[in-house]
Amino acid sequence: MPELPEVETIVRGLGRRVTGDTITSVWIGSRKQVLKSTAAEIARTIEGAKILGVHRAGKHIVFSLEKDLTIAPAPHRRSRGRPAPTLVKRNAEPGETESAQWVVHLGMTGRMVVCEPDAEIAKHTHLIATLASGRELRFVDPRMFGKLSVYAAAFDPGGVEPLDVSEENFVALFHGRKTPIKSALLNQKLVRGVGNIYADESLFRAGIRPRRRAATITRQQFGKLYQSVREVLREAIALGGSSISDYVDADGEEGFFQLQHQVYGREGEPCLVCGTAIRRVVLTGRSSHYCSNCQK
DNA sequence: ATACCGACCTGTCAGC
DNA sequence: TGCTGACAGGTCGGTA
Repeated sequence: MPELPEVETIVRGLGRRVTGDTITSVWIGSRKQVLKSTAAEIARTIEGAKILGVHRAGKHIVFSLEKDLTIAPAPHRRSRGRPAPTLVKRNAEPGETESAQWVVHLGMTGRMVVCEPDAEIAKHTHLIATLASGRELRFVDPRMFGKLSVYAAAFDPGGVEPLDVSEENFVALFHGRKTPIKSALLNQKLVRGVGNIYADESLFRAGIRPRRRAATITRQQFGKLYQSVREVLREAIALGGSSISDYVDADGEEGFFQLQHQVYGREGEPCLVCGTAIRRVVLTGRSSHYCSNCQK
């Protein structure tokens, strides 16, 4: 469900709450669909690790971890059924540390929740990390399209950050591509973080139809698209993202950008600029919304 | 390369 | 009340 602005909002909330805290133990559920690394790898990596910070890479949440190898990990909590994987014993020099990254992708319906340990465990909870502060960090995902993974080296999902990339580099990504521009915008290996809502909204602002082939778009229009994507994402971040159905950030707050949607979810309603009924077409299996008058 | 499709999952809502 | 189908913010893999 979450795209760049929602993940950014969640990451900021998580950063405020868990930076500097330490994961003392972890429980991982049995649903393997949500695990990209094995449960043992995840447990081994994050148990006993201090959270140095939380950042976003595209739609991924990245926890930067550091483990002091000279401190023995806390005893595992075994009350939730699954025995914690055993940690590898190793001899470490005093003060020796190991850094790692814990990466969470929320898929369509994933949530990261920081709560008290006595808070009710939501259905579809797949991971519970107990923190030294006494709170818990939980991953909940009904549809299980989300993914949990750990990396020893810096995590890089590929693609460029739309809010960091220069206009020239942005435009160059699409050069000569015959694919519909919306498909290209959704391709995370090109631009990372743009999803269905913000692709539609950006294309509306840029006056470009979703099916338009990238190779037929002029340099000037690409300049407009570059600006539009960045404006839309920045405005959405400022409003805490878009809340549709059940999205909430790490503090349980809803975003408000959905009130600014010009085309997404507005099939049949009048275009806010010209009054033409907004159309919905299916492109690569995704609903695409546009104004046939404002977008060419 | 690209484009289209189904698959992966559960939940919700509209319509009958 | 309950069934059915469509649809949902994402991504991957197969096939032409």
